[in-house]
Amino acid sequence: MTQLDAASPRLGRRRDHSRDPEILNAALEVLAEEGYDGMTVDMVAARAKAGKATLYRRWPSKGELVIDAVVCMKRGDIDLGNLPDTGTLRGDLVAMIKPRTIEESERKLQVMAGLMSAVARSPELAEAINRAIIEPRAEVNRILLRRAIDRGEIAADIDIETLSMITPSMAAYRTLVLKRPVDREFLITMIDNVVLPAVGLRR
Amino acid sequence: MTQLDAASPRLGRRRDHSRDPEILNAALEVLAEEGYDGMTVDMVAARAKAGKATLYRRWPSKGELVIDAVVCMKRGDIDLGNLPDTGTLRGDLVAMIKPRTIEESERKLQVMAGLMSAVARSPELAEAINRAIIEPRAEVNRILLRRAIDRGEIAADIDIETLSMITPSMAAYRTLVLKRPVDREFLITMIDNVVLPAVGLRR
DNA sequence: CGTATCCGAAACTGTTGAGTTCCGTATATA
DNA sequence: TATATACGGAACTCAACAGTTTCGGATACG
Repeated sequence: MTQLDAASPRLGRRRDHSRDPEILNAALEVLAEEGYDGMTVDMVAARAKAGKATLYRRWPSKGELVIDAVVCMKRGDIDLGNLPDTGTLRGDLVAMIKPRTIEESERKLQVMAGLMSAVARSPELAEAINRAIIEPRAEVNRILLRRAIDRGEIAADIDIETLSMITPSMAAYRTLVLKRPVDREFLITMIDNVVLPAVGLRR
Repeated sequence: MTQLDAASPRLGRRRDHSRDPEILNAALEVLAEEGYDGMTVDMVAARAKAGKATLYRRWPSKGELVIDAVVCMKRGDIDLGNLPDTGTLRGDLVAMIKPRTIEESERKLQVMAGLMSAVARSPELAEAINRAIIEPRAEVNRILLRRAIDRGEIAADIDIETLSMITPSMAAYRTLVLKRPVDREFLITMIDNVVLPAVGLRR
């Protein structure tokens, strides 16, 4: 981006944003560990090995930095265009449980825990969290449930909207409130003891 | 309590704690509105029409005050010894939905949202929250499910532990994350579209 | 009525952290 | 090599807040 910016050649090198990822990632780490109010800009700068002034050259305030960090967290988690297709609902749901996904998901929930109290004061932040953390997980379940309906595996009148939120909410509750790990065993239990029975499979 | 404290008559009137409820209640209100870090001791004092010094005469720190407020929040919500007994699981679950209960429950969740980020730094607080907010709700459901098993309404091998947490987690998620109201309609949907199907009733 | 005690209010202290400024250095361009 | 720019780092300002102290007034008790 640096040398391609022909629009203003006079300014020598323009701000290149090349260190944004490190900084935003450092912000997420501190957020997960300390929460929004426990996080200081100095902590983020130190962890990213950047000067505090550098952060303020890019973001006007701590709040904007945090929102940007949450927004940029989306990627790396789930590829919506390449979901498993095993032929059964259970197969699809279980196939979504990968160590990589679990790890990423737990990290997101930790960040969310840290942001919880700040959310009340910033609708913008609430929106960013919903878009980056909540919605993607529910969307996957919606798609898998819809496919199961299409192939006639489950009844067409089940409540997709509600059922697609069971796993995300139970996982959030488990991390935020119960402080217990969202591991493979937990997720399998949710699938076999709640979701599948609720759509009429098994039992 | 004042005049009954015969153990130390020499001290004139002892500290009587008569204003504790107002103060603790003010603390809960501010917590729900501002969160732990947004709450200042001055705010609590002002709302309780008390002097800040009075608060510090009773509690050694802001943290202790908050923990005490959460611990004393228990009462008023649910009477565990007097649960509805309608003869069916659905009847019992629906009978638990009372405006008073909903209101109290939503308030508790607001307080919890405000405490979320502070919880990470204080295991004592986490324990208090679990005892005062989380556990009571799950306990009710456990009892109702166990009774349904005893009367043969549902299978004996259902996962009580998991199923009793569905409504509390979905409610928490809805308040904390989705910022939508936990009303009667929502709770009925949870019962009819998730819990009952999952235990093998209906569908 | 005098005295002891607790109260609310307000002034005060010390610390922490957001946001700013400054400076010496590294780097890219020419 | 000379110049311009952004960088990391550190020192700074300023406001907010936890916790303390002080004081004048209310209230109970003898």
